[in-house]
Amino acid sequence: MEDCKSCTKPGSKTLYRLTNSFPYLLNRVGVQMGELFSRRIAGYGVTLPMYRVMAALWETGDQRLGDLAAMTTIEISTLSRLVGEMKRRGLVTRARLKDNGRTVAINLTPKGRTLVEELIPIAIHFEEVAVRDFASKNISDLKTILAEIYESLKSLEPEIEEANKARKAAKSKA
Amino acid sequence: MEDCKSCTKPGSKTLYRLTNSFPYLLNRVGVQMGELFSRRIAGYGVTLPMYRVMAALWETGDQRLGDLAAMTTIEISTLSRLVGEMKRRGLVTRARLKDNGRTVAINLTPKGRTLVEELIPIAIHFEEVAVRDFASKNISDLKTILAEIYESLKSLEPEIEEANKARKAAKSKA
DNA sequence: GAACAATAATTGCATTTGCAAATATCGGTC
DNA sequence: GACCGATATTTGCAAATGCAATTATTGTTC
Repeated sequence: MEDCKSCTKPGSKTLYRLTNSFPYLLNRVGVQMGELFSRRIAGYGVTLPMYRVMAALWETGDQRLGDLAAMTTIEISTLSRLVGEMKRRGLVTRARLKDNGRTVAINLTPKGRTLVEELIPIAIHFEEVAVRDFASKNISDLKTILAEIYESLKSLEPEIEEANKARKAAKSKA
Repeated sequence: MEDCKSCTKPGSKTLYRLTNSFPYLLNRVGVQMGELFSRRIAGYGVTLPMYRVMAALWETGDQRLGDLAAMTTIEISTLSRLVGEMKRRGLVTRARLKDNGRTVAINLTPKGRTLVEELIPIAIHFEEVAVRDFASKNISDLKTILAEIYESLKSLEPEIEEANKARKAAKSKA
């Protein structure tokens, strides 16, 4: 077998193709799914972040802004402005709580609810197309796998902080 | 079984949880992977888009800007500016071709090559952590599945254009 | 009940990105 | 060899985003 000039370290055989690594692939596929879905729903006047907010509200009922930020993993300052825009479009309500004026409650309007329900068939269709070819392949539940991967990724967070701290320390010494 | 108030249409049982749909999950997992990886490599002075560019160059050698845009699916105007920044940081070279002054050739510098090779173990580690629990589960090749899903997604593109066109037409009539 | 810490949301600001328009170069045609 | 369409890249501009600072409200302590 011939060495691959680009993918080797000196003296070794082909090692690893970064663009075929699992992290790279998973990221690309996930981002691409988001972009396609985004384009598909654009005609409904909804962006992907708006869709995510509506989906969360649809499933859980009204939420405080901070909780909504946690559920959707949308940064709270971004979400604050996004909800403002969604309110302007009549998709959600936003109101300070009477018993605690610090917090703001967000809820779907009937219009928002109707809209998100219109989008369900699209999600189902995308799901169908994406995993169509695995129905026959005994991949029992790819969704479960993804959910588990999402959990696994959490164990990387402390590692990342530590690694960055270590690198910073090493650098400041140099 | 009790109805789920949030997840039903009137009169029906629990239908579908958008946040547990395959498109939603795949997107979230993929984006999260990217964010974590991005944070992990930040200490090396590299952003995720820069990493993607370096990975592509590392595997294929020098490229014209347009080809690099196609390979990485980074919009060419974004890539143009990104490469400018990477050149300033000494990671890549950028030079107009002598035989065709329209095109620009991008290449890794030794510094860029060294840097991307430093990041390989991180990618391997992330891969390890993410799929650790499936080694025992007879999921022979999750990467292949993802690559196939990426291909499946392509079939959505013409649909999307058509659906948007149809919606536009319906709206202008109304 | 005034002062101060804690919690929740918003705003300011700089960066990144995508689309569209502008620029630069090439290849062919008369 | 000047003109024109095609190709390749860059630039202008507006929108989205994250972090940090600010504002608003509540709870606690003396």
